[in-house]
Amino acid sequence: MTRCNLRYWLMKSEPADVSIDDLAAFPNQSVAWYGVRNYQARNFMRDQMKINDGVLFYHSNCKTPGIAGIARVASTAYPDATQFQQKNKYFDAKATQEQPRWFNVDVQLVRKIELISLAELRKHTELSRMRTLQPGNRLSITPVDPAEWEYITAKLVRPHQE
DNA sequence: GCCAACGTTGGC
DNA sequence: GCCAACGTTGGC
Repeated sequence: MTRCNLRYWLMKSEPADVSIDDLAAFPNQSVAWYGVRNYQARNFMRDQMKINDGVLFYHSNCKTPGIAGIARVASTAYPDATQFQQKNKYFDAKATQEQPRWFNVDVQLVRKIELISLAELRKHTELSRMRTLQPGNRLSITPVDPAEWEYITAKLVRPHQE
């Protein structure tokens, strides 16, 4: 059965926090994308993400930022557990079990790739409209056009070499 | 570590 | 509901 309504996303993670290798350490499991505390990014997860949506796993705030792997959405959104944990840095006193404020999906690594650096992405005019490449953009989750996804996966992705 | 850009907060 | 102050993001 073919589903044609899948979407594509770019999701940023600081490798010092959760890196591609952390994700790869759970080859057949999914990891909760907890800790998003931005309403736009939350809404993308809560309202639009579906299982099997494509994900570009992006390393941010590090020496060489860029796309480090391909992943997939592995669950629909559910309340982010960390908002209820008082000692967690993502604790939110205004969130309740009855009215959670923050949601997350689960993400599963599909494959690690040779890093496609931000500098490399900027060289391709086909990608010049990517949301994450726009000046001033800080959103940790952004939609990716199907054409952009196709271009990146067909032309830029290389298998990871050890 | 700097700093520009942006989102959120809270006083009024 | 305005907007200044503040905190965060993230490339460099």
